[in-house]
Amino acid sequence: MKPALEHLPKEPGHSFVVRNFDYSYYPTPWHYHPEYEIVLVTESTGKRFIGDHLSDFGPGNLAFLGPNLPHHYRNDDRYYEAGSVLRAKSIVVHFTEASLGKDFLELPEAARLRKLFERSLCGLDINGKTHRKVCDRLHEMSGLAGLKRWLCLVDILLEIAESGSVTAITKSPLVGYNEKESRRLGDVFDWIMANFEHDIRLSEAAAIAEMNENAFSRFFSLRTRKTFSGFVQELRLQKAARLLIENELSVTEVCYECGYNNISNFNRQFLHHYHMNPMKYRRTFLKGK
DNA sequence: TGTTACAACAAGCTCCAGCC
DNA sequence: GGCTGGAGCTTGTTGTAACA
Repeated sequence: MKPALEHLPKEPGHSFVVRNFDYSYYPTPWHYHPEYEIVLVTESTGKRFIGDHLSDFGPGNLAFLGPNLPHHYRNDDRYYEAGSVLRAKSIVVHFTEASLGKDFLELPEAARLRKLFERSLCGLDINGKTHRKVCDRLHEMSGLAGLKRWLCLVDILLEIAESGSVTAITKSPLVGYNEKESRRLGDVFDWIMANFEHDIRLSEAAAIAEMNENAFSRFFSLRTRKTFSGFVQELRLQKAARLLIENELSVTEVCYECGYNNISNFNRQFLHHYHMNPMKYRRTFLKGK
């Protein structure tokens, strides 16, 4: 899928951007940019698409994304309802290698940062003690200016580079291509997110993308490294797992709530994805509580 | 209520041609 | 050369029915 190219405007006197966002929901479509990005979700929940990766996010979710890695944070449906008082807040830092200074990365002392930047092409989740430290520094950074802000960025990068609590988000780098493709894919994502609980077809998605079915299938697989049906299934099974844990609905009810029309198919897919059937999944989770 | 086997069909893949 | 669409074949998904 191809995200839109997006830049945050720089502030005068700064070589990189720090923003505290506060929206009713995150408005940014599927997009990419040449800057590195550190993003901390401080309020709101939803699903995040990063490269070919799909998962839930919530407050505290912290990621470091390399340049041109396509991504999209989409809030839960309740954020889009009229009259919703929910807020979507985050702290976002955008910077380039040039923000660190000409030839900075050529220094022998910067070897770890060079390695970190290479790893960030797959996107990095930041956890453990590093997570707490980086969160604190990001909150602090918002109130800093000038060289202190710059030193804070370097400190954060060093903290991440030396951490053992950092994991790759995607298996291999995936970069954005052009704005037309990005918008096309973004439109399809939005449509899937709004409709995956119902019967949806590749042909409908192809129509939204204004493509022939074959071309769309190839395009979707190429850009997301997932088949269209595989992508929809992943969304449905993630919802099913959540319903099994959070509700007392029967497995059959969960099955229909998630867009499946057939309990046998649902069981089979669930077993394949989670390596256990829905009942066992629920029992395992409840026992662990 | 959940699981499994099987047949039908939709989706995916590959090759090729046409267009820009 | 790259992108798109058509055709045909393969593969995967789904629904039905039977059974535990």
